[in-house]
Amino acid sequence: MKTVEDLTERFRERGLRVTPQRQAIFGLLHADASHPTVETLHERARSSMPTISLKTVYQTVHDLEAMGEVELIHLGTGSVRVDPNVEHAHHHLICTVCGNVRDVLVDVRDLRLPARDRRGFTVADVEVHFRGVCDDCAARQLS
Amino acid sequence: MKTVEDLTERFRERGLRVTPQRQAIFGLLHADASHPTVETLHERARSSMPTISLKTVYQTVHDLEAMGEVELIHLGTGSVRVDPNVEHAHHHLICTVCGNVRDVLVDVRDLRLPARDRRGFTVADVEVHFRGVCDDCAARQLS
DNA sequence: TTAGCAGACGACAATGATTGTCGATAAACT
DNA sequence: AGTTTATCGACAATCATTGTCGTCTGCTAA
Ligand SMILES: [Mn+2]
Ligand SMILES: [Mn+2]
Ligand SMILES: [Zn+2]
Ligand SMILES: [Zn+2]
Repeated sequence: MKTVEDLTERFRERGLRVTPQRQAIFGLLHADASHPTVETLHERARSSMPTISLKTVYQTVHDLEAMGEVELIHLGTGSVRVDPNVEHAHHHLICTVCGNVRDVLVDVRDLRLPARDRRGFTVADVEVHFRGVCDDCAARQLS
Repeated sequence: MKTVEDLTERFRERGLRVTPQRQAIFGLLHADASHPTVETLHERARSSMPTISLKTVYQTVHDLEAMGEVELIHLGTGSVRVDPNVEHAHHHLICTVCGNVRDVLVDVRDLRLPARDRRGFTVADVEVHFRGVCDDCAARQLS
């Protein structure tokens, strides 16, 4: 993900205003690999900016998504995850117990549908979800 | 998916009662490839049974899921889809405009993560979502 | 520098999907 | 037929997300 300065620039180019709230979110997302929910981002933002509203966080991540600077992904964990890693095509490993998400770099270029399977459709992209249980959760389940 | 008669039998074995509402749902799901939402199933059920409640449909699909007779899948379309095809491992092609879902039979047995990518995790299964636009929606977008 | 405005802010209410509650009812077993 | 007990369906509650709206504030042009 781009730096706070680069995103500030891009927002201005688009005619969007740059506010302290937005910059706080830019900073939280830069180089974050945790795939946070919007709610989680909001909690983190509040630790340095107690009055920022959840609505503002939603608005900003949607603006970032419209500009292609983040992806909002649905992994079946109940709420959307914010993924700032848009530079490298990748997939996800999801813990079905705690919801933690990790990037996997599996190359699925050859995962293309045979023509007969995609007739009637124009396929735009492929998403692979590996589901399992992380070691922490596996250990915790021995109780 | 099993027949209405087989499911009736399986429900009784489990100590679950078989009601006309449940049998109506069994009938709707048998050999249905449309991946309906619970709401859609409810609408269809109401055409022959006007008083059936949405709650009852949720309850029944959850019972079916617990018995392994259907899968409830999250495809990022806003609501859960009911998939009665549990006999054959398969994946999905999703129209991002209208939400229609189609089965694809791509064999991804060889889509295994290299050890370094799955350290710290026990991977249980893999789900592949092909996203695109169906021909109907593509045609409609020329307006 | 300042004025003016488009756009963002945050409080709050609304939505849509799903789940919980509970008295009335009906299936299954005797 | 009577008893037990799970299901039914009306209604309210919950959770994630979005809409409304009056106030406030970056940004820009004078
Ligand atoms: Mn990612
Ligand atoms: Mn399917
Ligand atoms: Zn975990
Ligand atoms: Zn479509």
